[in-house]
Amino acid sequence: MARVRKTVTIRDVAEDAGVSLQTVSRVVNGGPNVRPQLRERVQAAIDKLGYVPSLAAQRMSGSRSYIILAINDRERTLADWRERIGTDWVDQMLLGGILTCNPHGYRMMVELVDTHSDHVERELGAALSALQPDGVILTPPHSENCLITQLLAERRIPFARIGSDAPGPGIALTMGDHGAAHLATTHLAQLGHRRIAMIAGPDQYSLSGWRIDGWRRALAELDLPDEGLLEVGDFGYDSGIRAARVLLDRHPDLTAIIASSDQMALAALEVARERGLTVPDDLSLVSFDNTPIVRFTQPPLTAIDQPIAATVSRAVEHLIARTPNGDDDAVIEVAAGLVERASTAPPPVRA
Amino acid sequence: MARVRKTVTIRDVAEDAGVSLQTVSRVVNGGPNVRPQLRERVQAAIDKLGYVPSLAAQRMSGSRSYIILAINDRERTLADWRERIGTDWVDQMLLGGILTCNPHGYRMMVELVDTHSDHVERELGAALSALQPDGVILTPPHSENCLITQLLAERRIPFARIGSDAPGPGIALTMGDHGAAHLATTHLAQLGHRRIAMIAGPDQYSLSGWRIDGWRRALAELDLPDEGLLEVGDFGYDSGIRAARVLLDRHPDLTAIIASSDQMALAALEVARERGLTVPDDLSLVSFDNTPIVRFTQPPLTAIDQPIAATVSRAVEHLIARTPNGDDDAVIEVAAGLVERASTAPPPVRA
DNA sequence: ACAAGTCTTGAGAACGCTCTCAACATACGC
DNA sequence: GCGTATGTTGAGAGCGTTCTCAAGACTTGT
Repeated sequence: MARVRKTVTIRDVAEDAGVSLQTVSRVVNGGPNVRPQLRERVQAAIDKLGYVPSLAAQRMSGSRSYIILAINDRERTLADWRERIGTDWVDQMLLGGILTCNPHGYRMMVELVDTHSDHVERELGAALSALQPDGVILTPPHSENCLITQLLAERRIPFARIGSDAPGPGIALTMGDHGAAHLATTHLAQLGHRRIAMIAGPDQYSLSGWRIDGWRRALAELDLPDEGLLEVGDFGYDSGIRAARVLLDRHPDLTAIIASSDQMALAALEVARERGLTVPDDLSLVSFDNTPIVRFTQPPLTAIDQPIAATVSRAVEHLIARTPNGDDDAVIEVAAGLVERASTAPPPVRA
Repeated sequence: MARVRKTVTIRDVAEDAGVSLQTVSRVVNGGPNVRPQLRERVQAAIDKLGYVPSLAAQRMSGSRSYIILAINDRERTLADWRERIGTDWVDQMLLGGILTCNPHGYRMMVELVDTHSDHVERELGAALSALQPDGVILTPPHSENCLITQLLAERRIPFARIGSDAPGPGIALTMGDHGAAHLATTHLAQLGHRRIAMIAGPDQYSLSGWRIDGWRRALAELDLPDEGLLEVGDFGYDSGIRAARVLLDRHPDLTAIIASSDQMALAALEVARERGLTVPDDLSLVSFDNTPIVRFTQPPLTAIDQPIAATVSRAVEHLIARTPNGDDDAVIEVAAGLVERASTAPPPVRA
């Protein structure tokens, strides 16, 4: 019969080391003003007994909760998940978050919240009350939802908005959408493409606009046309199919498409296939996101790598380091890179 | 200037409703023996003030922590994540878990733990002490790690082992690996295949053995040979390349391969390509896992769908419903299904 | 109508930790 | 050598909840 181990509390450590609770607490939290010799003795007791403070108790005593809460859009996440397309955002947030949180003794939790519901406040409020996180990370489209940012500001919970560049309350982090679109466009132009179309994301997302701007500016700099080369989708596969068809119908001389999401890029790939166009010989394709699925298509897609994990990591660092009242409304940009694969090549030579 | 909202505590509710804390607590937890009229009044106060109990405080007062902890293998998870292959296990666990936890007021947290390290106990012990979860879900290869199961048993924390059928302490849940392999083999045989090879997973995973058994039994039932048709990989891409090459070298008349992971199946697909074999015309392919990446390959792969989310969901249900001392060492099987896509077809007609 | 039960409510302790504040020890300046 | 700053330690309250237990209100059976 296995011995039942009782939970080790700070009291046990204090007794073992022959000091007060307070001293142990100071050692655990790296507090100042403890004689090295004593600190050592207490540390030895901690190690010996395998003491780890209870998060709940720490939270209770008015200090931090050591929890960072990441908010994702429930609707989109569940849709992607049910269709088994992969929930890359959640993935990247969770892992990027965990890897940055854990070394600091923090934990990352994921919460799915409906954006469009009229009871966002209640839903999020309940999570905040229950968990009392030390920081919250918002992802699009929540990042620019005033109801949410106000709620967080009211409750004085530090938060980070990913995919927003508004200097409002909370830290803003963008993933260099403008530069990324510019980069993708330039990459295609350097290969020799003249007609470079874009399938953009929906208006509600600020980053959709930034990407359009980047694409348009790159074209302007190169004296290339953009007329009729823009179609708007909703990031989903079906919208990509429609957009790609419209673009190819309208511009038979089109040789390159930038899609604002992997799913829309896969759709464009499918449209190319149905029209007998070979990628990349007849049509070059660049996608945004670089989720796992674009590595294994035929051909593998050149993609803008959305540095979600790195961005979340930065966000976590800021939230953890944040002083209680330091309303540092920073705007941080994490640059996205281009991963070249086999879907981009020089355009075909016209007869 | 936004009004700063103070946290609403059970005391505020009690005051507002003109009752004691205890009564509010009873209402919140659906306790018995509260006059309907009073219950209603308290509930009204709760709704009015938007009261939600603090998880930390609930935990402190000796009751549940409302946290379910899911343990994943750090090494494998991070490898898949860094290579951007996708961390499907984590994904599925998290979402399957969240969807089942949240309606019950529970939260799901993910912890990455190194299996091979000799300080598993310390690492996991720290997480358990800090979080004090009400239940733990173990995934392979942790599910059969005695150090871990013992630690959990000692601490009297209910846990579920996914991918283990040992009746030991804790609930065991399998995903019908035997039946799934049998199903895949039968599917191929029905298409007309006679030489059906298998690329298995490593020995350390029980499920590798179960899959081999299922495959072998199906072959035996159909009077088909299995000799020299088994190769062992480590679930990774490279091992799949090697195994597929060996199999095709050894058996030029091979027409079908079952791979014990999506990555190994993708590798087999690549080997087929490098040898000029068309899938599925020359070679049929069935993979295990059905992660997002096999939906978008050329051709999309027929796959055994690992019902990870459903299994985690079952596990969570059991852990939540579990009576404090009810050592129900159940063994539950969640069946896997076959998703037919374009990588399986009748074998080529031999000249 | 009375004893014995059941239902309903509340008071107070307890959970494990950190906070504030006070006490004592040591160092420093003149 | 004395007063004052600074360093070091501990005592006690408090965080928000649920637990145990007791008290009062209401049934029920005889």
